[in-house]
Amino acid sequence: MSRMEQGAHRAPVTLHDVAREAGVSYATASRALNGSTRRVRQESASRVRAAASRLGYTPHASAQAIARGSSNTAALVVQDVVDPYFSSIAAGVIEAAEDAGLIVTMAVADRSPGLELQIVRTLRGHRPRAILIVGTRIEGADAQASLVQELDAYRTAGGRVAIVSQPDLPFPTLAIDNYGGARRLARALVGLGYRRFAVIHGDERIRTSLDRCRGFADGLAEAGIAVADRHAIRADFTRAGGRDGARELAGRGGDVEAVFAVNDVMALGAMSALREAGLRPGPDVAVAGFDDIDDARAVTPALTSVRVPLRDLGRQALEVALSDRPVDVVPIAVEVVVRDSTPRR
Amino acid sequence: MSRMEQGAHRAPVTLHDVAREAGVSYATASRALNGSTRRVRQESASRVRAAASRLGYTPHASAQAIARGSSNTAALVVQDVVDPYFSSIAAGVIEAAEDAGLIVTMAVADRSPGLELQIVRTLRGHRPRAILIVGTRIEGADAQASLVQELDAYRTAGGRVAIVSQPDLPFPTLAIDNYGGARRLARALVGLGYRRFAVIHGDERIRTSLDRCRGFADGLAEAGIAVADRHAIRADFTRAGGRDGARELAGRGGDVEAVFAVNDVMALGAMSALREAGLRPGPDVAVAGFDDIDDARAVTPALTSVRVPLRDLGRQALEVALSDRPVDVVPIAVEVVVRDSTPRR
DNA sequence: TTGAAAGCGCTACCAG
DNA sequence: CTGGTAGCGCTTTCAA
Repeated sequence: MSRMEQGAHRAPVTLHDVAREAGVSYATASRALNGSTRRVRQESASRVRAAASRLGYTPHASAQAIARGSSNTAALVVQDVVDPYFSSIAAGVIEAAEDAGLIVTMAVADRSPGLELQIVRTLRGHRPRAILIVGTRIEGADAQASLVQELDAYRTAGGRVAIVSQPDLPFPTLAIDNYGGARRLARALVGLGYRRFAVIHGDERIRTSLDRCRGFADGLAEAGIAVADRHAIRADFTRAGGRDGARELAGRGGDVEAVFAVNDVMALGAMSALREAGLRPGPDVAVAGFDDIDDARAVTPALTSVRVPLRDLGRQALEVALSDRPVDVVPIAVEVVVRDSTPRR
Repeated sequence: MSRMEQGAHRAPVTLHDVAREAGVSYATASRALNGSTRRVRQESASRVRAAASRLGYTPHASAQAIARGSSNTAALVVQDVVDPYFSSIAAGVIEAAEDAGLIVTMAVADRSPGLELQIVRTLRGHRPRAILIVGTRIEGADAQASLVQELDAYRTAGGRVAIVSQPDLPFPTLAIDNYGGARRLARALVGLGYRRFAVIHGDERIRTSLDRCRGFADGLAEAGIAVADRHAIRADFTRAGGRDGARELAGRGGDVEAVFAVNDVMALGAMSALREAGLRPGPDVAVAGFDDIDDARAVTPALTSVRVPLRDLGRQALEVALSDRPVDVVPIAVEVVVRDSTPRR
């Protein structure tokens, strides 16, 4: 057989075929294969199973969904699959889904609220057991309002929703302690002897970025330290953004001792830029990030960061959504992790 | 309304409701909303659409799938979502799916052939338009054979299949030129003046790893160079693996001028380990990888690699699967990209 | 324990 | 152009 043959050949085998092959009724076949607990004789059951495997039968998930009134999928919306922040969370969601016997449908909103809305609409059509939304920005209220409306309609029809890290939506939310983590990070850095800081942050409409900035600033303020305006740089929320931000920083001069990038990928980008500029990350300029993605530990010098249990967060998101217990906000604790990129000074 | 309310409330709105609300028949409503091209009067159509949006109606994808006999999903199996190799390909698949009006269901096989088989079985149940499998290892023939059988049954029932980078399965395959790329990389490095090499590779049952090793070895052989046994190190196919491999290498001593890691994440890990050992990647020991993930460009020194158009590969995989044109193997060309991690010597 | 049959929400064919 | 209606593949009463 050639690998090229792509046309439809035989008609797909249905439960009907299996029943006939096994010599039992349609209903019995159904019960034996997928029905609730043993209400069918051992022997019939095994005959049916044998027939099914002989024929290569796979239950038609859509048919089951429609007959049962509920599907076995969970829907996940992320902003970017390649970014380890999102993909780590996705990994957790997929893991949990597998445990729950669900398969996940995944869509990428590309940080566009408009696209996100459209995606949710499409996803809704599949009547997933739950819709999980990870990290949208806070944005022009229109798309936001429509999104809420859409999700609300979904939930009214029995759907479950959970949101990760977007604290202002009226749905169960897993809220990462962005503010507190950044604040404690600031304290830790001050404790290590740093006094002159720069911050590389994202668009201020990105709530996550904003919260981390504020937390950091407040943490410094406790020690009477402030970040000079020219040392607060706005950049893309990506690795390239971090690199550009640090380049700009290097260009502006001023004796910065430590730079805080509001997430790890930006921090990693910043480290690269510093090196390009002839500065050793760590010894010459300290660098800290946020999220504690896998790479943070793997890079040299290892990156000081704030650990967010991303994978577990993904798991929890699904569990929370599926849970019958009423849930409002699930606070996600974070933890400062000091590594070599911020040596004692 | 509290964000906590998760119980089912109203019955989901169906096409029936929309029809009634719009004062037209069921059939007309169907045509107006999803049917083929304008066979319905303008006015009725807009009335129906208005009713639909007023009621918050979303067509039930499963019902549509079952009635039409074909779903609007594509299934994707990867080995690991967090690894940028896979997530970049996934990004391409999702992009293409969006263009084709499909949503993608994604599962993670965790580099386990057994799990992969089970996943394909489950996925099959959703009757996706296509099943895409990315990068399984060549392994004990049993799981492999079952997988082929499963996919074959799927295809017999009209499903489409495409495989990325696993050249021995009887399905349309996107074959990355692992051998050729590595071979040309070797030549390039020799051209830059390197003579003493080490290789960090993965399990030899991973075909990709094997092909890259062979290509590299053959490329060196052209210049009469060989890699000493103690300079060929086997490690995990991950960043941590690369780091461990390089540590071991550093421990073994011997004056290695350049190390080739069979993929970029391993190479990045190796760079870290070298730095830990007090060696500067680039000036002291050259490092090269394979894949050209985003990080390869972003890191410092930028990593010499072999560019694989991952995202585009993902796009193509879906297109190939969906195509009616018979396809056998689609060769994916790769390109050596020399950067600062392998300076002229 | 089993079979018959009534749906599930939607599409598509067949008459009007 | 529109309305009726027969399925699509499966689950789940209801009787037997």
